[in-house]
Amino acid sequence: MYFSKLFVPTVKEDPSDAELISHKLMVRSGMIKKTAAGIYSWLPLGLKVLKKVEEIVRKNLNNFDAEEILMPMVQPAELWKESGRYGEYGKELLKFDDRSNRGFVLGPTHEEIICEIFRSHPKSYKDLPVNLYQIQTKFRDEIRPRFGVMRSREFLMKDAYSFDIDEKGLVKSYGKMKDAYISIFDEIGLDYRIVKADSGNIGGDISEEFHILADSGEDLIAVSDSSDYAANVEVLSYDKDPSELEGKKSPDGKGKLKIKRGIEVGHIFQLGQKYSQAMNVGVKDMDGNSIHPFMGCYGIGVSRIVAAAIEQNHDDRGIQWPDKITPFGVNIICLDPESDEIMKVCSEIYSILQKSGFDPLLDDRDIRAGIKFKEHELLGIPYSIIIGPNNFKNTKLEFGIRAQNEKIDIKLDDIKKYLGEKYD
RNA sequence: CGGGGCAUAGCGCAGUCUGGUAGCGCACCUGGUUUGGGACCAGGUGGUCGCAGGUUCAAAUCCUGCUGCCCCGACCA
Repeated sequence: MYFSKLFVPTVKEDPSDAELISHKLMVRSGMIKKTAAGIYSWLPLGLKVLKKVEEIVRKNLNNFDAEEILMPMVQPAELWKESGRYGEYGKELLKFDDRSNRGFVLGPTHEEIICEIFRSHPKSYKDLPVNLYQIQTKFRDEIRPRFGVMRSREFLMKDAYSFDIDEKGLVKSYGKMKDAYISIFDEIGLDYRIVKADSGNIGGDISEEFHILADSGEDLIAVSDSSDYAANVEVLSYDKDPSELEGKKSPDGKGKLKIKRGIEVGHIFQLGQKYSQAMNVGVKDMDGNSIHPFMGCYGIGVSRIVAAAIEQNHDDRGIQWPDKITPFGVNIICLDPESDEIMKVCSEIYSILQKSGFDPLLDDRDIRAGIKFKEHELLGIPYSIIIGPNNFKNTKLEFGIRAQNEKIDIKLDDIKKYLGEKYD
C-alpha cells in the first residue's frame, strides 16, 4: 500500500479522554475512533491488525478440528428465559423489543443459541465430539467501560463450544482447545501465562485463563518463580490481601509465588451439563438412552488482544508491533518522492517485497522527512527501509529496526535476504 | 448505582470567579523561503461556547433542569 492513498488520521497530542498507553497510541496512530462510551469504530490500520489476529485465531482453531459458524447477535429473550439467565445475567445484558413487542437481547455470549442449534438436529454419540466456533461482535453493557478497546461494551470475540458424550470426552476436547490456544498465543508472539481461574458467572467446574502480562493489567495473578504454575489471585486469596501471597510457597510445591499483572485475553471452561440440561439438549448414548452432552466453552478477546499487544510492546515514541500482527511488514520511507529515479528504486523494492509476501508500505507522501520518521515510529511498523538522496548516491540504503530504534546501512541487494531472515 | 471532574473550531486548551460583540497552539487552505527527525514568514478558512429554560439592557460567564464524556469505587467472558 502507498501511504498517500491510506486513511490514517494520526494525531500529535494525546486524546484527553484516554488513560492507558495503548488507548492513547491507538487513537494517535489513527487505528480507532470512539463512537460512544465503550463503542469504537476501527479505521483501516486498526482493522488490519484486528484481521491479522483474527486470522491467526481462525487458522489454529481449524487446525485443531473446530468448525467455524456465525450466530446471530440479536437473540430471542425466550431462549434466555429458558436457560434461566434472562434474570440472572444482570444489567450487562442489553434487552429490547422489536416492532411487535417480542423481547430480544444483544448477545453477550452464545450458549443459549448454540444449544438451540444443536438440539434441533438429533445426534448420537457417533457424531460427537463437535466443536463449533465463531468470531463475532459481542455486546455487554458494562457498568463502566474504560481503557479504549481494552474494556469496551462492543468488542470482537471468538467463542467456541464443544459437545461430548461424557466427562472423559469433555476433558479431551478441553485439552485440545487448550493446545489450540497455546499455539495461537505462541504465534501472536506475546508474553503470556495460563492461570487457574474462577469460573465466574458462566458456571461450570474447571476453567483456566490466558493472560498477557502487562503492568497495566486489571487482574492480579500469582506465578511461581520456578515452575509454570500460575493462578488468578481471586482463586487463591479469598478475602486476604493479595500482597500476602508474595513470597509464599507455590501450591504446586515448586518455588515461591510472585504477583504479576495480567490482561485476560482468553478463558476456557469445562461447563459440564449445566446448559445442555437447562436447554434440554439430548444425545443418544450407546444404549439408546438420551443424555445431556458435556459442554465446554472457550473465549478469546480478539479486539482486546490488539490493545494488550500495545501495552506489552511500546516505547515513548509509539507502538512496536510483533511481526505477526503488524499492520505492515516493512515501511519503505522515500525521502524524495519528487525525484523520479529515487521513486523508481522505491517502487521496485516495493514490488519485490510485495511479491515475497512482506506486506510493504511505501511512504510516498510529499512531506518533510521528520514527519515520516515520527509517524513511522508512532505506527510501530517493525522494519523500515529508508531511501533518500544521501544514501541513494552510494547505492546504499538504511535498514531500521523499530524495536531497537537502530538503523544500519545495507546494500540494496541484501534487503530481501535480511528481511527473509527476520521473518523466518 | 455512589463519589469526583469535564463539555468553548477537526484535536489540545485559555476565557467563567468579577456578565459587555469569542481567543491561543496544532491541524487545514494561499503565497514565499526551506527540505535526513513533527520547519519558518505572511495571509486565510472554520464556533447557534453540549441541549433546554430562566435572570438581565446584555449570558461562554449567573440560576434551574437535562444529556454526553472521563476518573475512583462496587461489578465484570
